[in-house]
Amino acid sequence: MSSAVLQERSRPATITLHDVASEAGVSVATASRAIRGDAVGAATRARVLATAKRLGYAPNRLAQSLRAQQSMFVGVIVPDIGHGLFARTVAAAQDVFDRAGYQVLLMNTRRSPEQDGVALRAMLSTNVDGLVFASYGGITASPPVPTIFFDTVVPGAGDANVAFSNREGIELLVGHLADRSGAHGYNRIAYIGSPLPLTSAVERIEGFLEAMRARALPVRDDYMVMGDELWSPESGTAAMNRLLALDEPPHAVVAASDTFALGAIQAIVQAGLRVPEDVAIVSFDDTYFGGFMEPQLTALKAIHGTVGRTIASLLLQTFEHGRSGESLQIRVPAELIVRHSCGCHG
Amino acid sequence: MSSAVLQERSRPATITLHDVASEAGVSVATASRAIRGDAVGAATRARVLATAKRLGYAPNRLAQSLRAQQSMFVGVIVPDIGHGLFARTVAAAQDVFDRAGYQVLLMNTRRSPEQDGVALRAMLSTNVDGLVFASYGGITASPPVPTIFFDTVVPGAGDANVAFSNREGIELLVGHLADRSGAHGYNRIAYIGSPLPLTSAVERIEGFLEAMRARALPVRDDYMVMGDELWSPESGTAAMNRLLALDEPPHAVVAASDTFALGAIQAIVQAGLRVPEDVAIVSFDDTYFGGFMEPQLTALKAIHGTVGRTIASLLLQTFEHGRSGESLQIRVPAELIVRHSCGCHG
DNA sequence: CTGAAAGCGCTTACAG
DNA sequence: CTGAAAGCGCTTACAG
Repeated sequence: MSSAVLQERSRPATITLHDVASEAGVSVATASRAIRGDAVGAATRARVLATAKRLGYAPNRLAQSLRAQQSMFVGVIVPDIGHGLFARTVAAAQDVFDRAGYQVLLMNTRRSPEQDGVALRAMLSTNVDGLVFASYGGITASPPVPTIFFDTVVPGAGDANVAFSNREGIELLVGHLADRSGAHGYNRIAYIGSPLPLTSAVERIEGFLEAMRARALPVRDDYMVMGDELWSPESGTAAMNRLLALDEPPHAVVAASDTFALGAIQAIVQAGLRVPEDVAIVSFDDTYFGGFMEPQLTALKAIHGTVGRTIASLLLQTFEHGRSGESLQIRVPAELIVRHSCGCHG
Repeated sequence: MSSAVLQERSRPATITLHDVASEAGVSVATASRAIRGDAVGAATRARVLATAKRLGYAPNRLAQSLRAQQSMFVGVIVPDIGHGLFARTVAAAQDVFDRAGYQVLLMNTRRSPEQDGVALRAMLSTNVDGLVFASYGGITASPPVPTIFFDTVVPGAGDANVAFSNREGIELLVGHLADRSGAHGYNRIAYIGSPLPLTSAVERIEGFLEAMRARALPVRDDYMVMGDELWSPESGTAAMNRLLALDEPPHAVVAASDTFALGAIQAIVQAGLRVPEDVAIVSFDDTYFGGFMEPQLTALKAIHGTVGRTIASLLLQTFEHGRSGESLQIRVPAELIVRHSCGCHG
């Protein structure tokens, strides 16, 4: 089988506007107008549309983009699309973009700040109309196209920054654990956090410190332990083990993520202790199986769908109204889901 | 502030090849050759490259695509990018495509067979060079561009079909539970499966039936229960409750997914019974927290990364060698991870 | 080695 | 209402 034959088979001749125009006996200009719904004679329109349908014509979006100087592409850049948090956010955003006629270009930075810039340049080369960007710390300036940053805040940059209410969320968690007016009244509370220099990590640590100080609760250095940069469950286990080895282990732990919580619970169980009887656990992130764990996890409500829809809508709005030159700061409010790992419901 | 000003701000003038050519005092043809590394005088090349760098020139990929009749776009179509299984597969595939210079276009079919066709047409309109496609049942014929189907097999279609070894995987699970030569020797084994008419659901059911028959174990109708089409944990709980309500409840359960397993375990615990002492559970899918559950989950090894890399590599290979006209059938082998939910390690 | 020209597939003023 | 022409930003035969 010759290479030419293979070639032919692999790329069947594509129907172009020129094809339908000549078949319908009109100019390409008229064919274009008929198909796009511009002013054209009723009979002509019908004929063109019928021909287009018969030939199976589909406009070449690349040519349209080049000509219209509007690509209808939107770039999505995330540190790791394999991570549930980003996967669910992107799914929701993709949905909104899809319905608005935008195609989503996806790039993964593999948790590398350097890749932030590489991905950005690639997206600009593809003439994306805008970006939705979860930076991993490699971006400080505003990109030349409309951009909504999320997850990690890039202060003053982009057209909007959308992030969780990290401080408020931690305050809710600490409040539930510590306040006597509430359910529990723990005072030996530890924190398992992430050492990353990103908003989501830093603000949660600060939030914990503030929440403890506001209640005049002691913040012991050895009660502040860190997992690894991947937020891995294994590192959560290690962190909890350090806590359990203390002379005075904590009675309650705030985990900065579901993965840390999972790891911490394992450490407690393996030490022959029980959650929440011996150590209570609450988590910043909830998971789809939070209600299926033993014990069920007390955590903040998962709102990745909301975040995804919000960032997509904000970008579309920017397209519509133009860039204001200012960077909107948006925080998605936190909400506590009380289940059992905190000690509630016995 | 006038709209013209906004316009200007939102779209800074882009540097084109024409700009660098005139700045460097050469024709666009020469500038193009210099930048692409085609034959060009050494001095000229240096000058063009320097100018391009100084001006911050980046080629317009859309124009390149249109001219070269090769888009360097690859389409990824999945039922739900928000689902961990697809998220991790796509992450690995994206990685391979990225390194090969391809941009990934992502579409979600939201678990709708109709959307399979819609997504396919959108991808073709964007002139993707090829596709990696987890159909939801809406595709039966080969698309006109190189395509690797995965997860759900589309018999005879595309250039390759990559799927889990569903039957073999279930055989491993049933074998571990049933064989006396192995650890356990259960004979009252039930199955919680998915009612979907897709490969992953159907083949697992068939595999279970075969594995049971091969051991001359009884397959009772009331031991075959189905969760919902979303593979939700809740439906796993409901299915397990039906099993527990039987006169003779099973001693072991094979769950077709991690989510069903999770739901089933919850049902057992809420009934005041224990896993694995009263009912053993094994799962087809493992999860990232399988080793962090109580009890730890016995399941098949998660190999989404392998699948993702495989499908991406196969597509790149098809690009290189042309389409053969045949559809390669590939099954990714299953491997059992023995933990505690089956009754092992006490 | 280099330039002028054609063309990828469209859209959109500009005429008529 | 319709057509001829220009042009989006490139690449690549075709000449010289």
